[in-house]
Amino acid sequence: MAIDFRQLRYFVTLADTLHFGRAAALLHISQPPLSRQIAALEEELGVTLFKRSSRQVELTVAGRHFHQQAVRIIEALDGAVRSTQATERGERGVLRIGFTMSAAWSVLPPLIKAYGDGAPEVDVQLNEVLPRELNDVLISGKVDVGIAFPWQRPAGLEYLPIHAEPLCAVLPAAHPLARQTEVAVADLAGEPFITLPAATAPALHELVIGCCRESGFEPRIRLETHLQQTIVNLVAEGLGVSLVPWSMSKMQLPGAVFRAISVTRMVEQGVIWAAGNDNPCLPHFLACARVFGR
Amino acid sequence: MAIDFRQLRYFVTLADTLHFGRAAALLHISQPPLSRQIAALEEELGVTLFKRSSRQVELTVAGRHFHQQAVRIIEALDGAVRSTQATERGERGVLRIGFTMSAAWSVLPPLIKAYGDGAPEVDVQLNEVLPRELNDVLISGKVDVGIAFPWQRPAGLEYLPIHAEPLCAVLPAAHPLARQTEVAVADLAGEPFITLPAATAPALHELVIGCCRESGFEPRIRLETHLQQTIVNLVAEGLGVSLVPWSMSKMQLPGAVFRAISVTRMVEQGVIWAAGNDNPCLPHFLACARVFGR
DNA sequence: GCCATTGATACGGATTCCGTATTGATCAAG
DNA sequence: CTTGATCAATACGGAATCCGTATCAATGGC
Repeated sequence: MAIDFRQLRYFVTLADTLHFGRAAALLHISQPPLSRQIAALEEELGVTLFKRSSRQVELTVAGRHFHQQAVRIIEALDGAVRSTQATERGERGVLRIGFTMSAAWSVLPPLIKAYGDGAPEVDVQLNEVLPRELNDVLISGKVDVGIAFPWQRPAGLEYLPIHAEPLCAVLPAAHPLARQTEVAVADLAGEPFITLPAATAPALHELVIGCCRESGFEPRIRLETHLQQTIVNLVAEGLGVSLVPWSMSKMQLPGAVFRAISVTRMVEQGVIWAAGNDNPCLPHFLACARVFGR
Repeated sequence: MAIDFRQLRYFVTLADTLHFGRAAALLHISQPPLSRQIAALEEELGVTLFKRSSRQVELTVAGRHFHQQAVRIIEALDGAVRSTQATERGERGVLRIGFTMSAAWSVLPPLIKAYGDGAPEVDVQLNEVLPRELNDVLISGKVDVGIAFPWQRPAGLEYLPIHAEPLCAVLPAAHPLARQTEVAVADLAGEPFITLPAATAPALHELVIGCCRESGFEPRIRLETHLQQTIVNLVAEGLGVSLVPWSMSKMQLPGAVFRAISVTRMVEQGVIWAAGNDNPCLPHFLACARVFGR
């Protein structure tokens, strides 16, 4: 099949004008090549597309049908070119984001909104991952970019911090310490702690434990749960205390109060991506993150 | 835009094999032209489609997208070629048939079925027309072929008879003549007649009137109606008698009986078409009609 | 460090394709 | 009936394109 896009364009123009001379002028060629290309097209198709007399040209029934098809195909090519160029510019495509729950409570929503406003044609796929899984899914390419509190960044992964917030204490409302506006971490010694498991959220776990140790005590861990929301819920039920990122205070529960603590411990959120990731959507997303970080 | 179908096919093959040498072999060309065409395609698109090292080739994200599009476009061209060829062979398309009520009661159903079985892809559009309108809609091209009892065939219209049936009498069941198996037309003299208007069905009207006149009487026309079914209905109600094509006896009404008449008057049904009609579906339909006529 | 593999480049020959000029057919006007 | 105008098809020469052979350059395995 040696049919050429040029022949399709010639054919469509001729079918629209039904005049070899005028069609050739529209195509910026002379009339003989148009005659020849149309003849070649008919030859290759094995179908007579035009009924010609030396006085007038008209489409056959098959020609009318081929006209519709040719227009469709030319438009499909045009659309394919445009969308492919848009894909390379990162204006369309798929961007898979892996995020942790702590990110979901802080930077994720505004960052996604800022990016989505600037790249409305991109299909943003959000996948929650456990903090310890993030590096793996980035390296294996299951997601393009992660938003999390980073932990043990292996070679090949890039990192850009965009947000930091202090750790704060979350206490049952009825707890005596809840009357203070700021809590000394040392005063939490002996309190039952509710924490995230080290295996799932190593960075946050270590930050909390380290914070306690530097205040001179080893926290007594009463409960472990995978979700920070659950920590706050359990605190509200009076089952213990915890140290959580300040953004968790967005949870408004009658039984739980959030208090600043005596030492500043920052929980950092940033974007993490594989250096070799060639998703064209990524640069724009990183640019958004960079802007967002200031 | 000088993109060529050849470039699309080269691209798809390369995207499938990810190896210039093997792709070139599959395409029955040598490797250099493949490299050049791919480079030209990337140049025209302004998009890098492959990430090449001298050891391995892989698609970029934009290249994967263009691959899908290219496959779609190539398939669309292939489908367009096939369907255009089928259109010229008359295997698909639209065939508009204008038929009269008398045809609908006799030849239309089996003829449409025979044609439709042999050309299942053709969209057969059935339009009822009044007998006097048929020639006009054929000449103006509103329908491709007519099925009717022909009347005053003008130049440019072709005709092929396919069916003939005798005229018969339709009488109220209680009528004295209904006791006979055959009715002498002359015996109907004086009976109130129900006929089709001459203006709408000139051929049938003239056949009925002529039949009476040759039997020596001028029929007394009591009622005129556009539909033969209505004639039979009115006869069943005892409002009069009529002469109708034998196929009308398919109407089983308790109050009406059909009887052979003493003279043979044939009602002919045939197909009529404009000599210049170039609908490729027409020849096959006419062939069906010819077979059907025997 | 050598060699095999693989994609890109150089160059010559063949093909394709375009444009100018011309032909042939048809229709309208005198 | 003849002549001229119009329009698509054909003839032909020159230019551009494209392919294939040969070669180069880069990479990775042994």
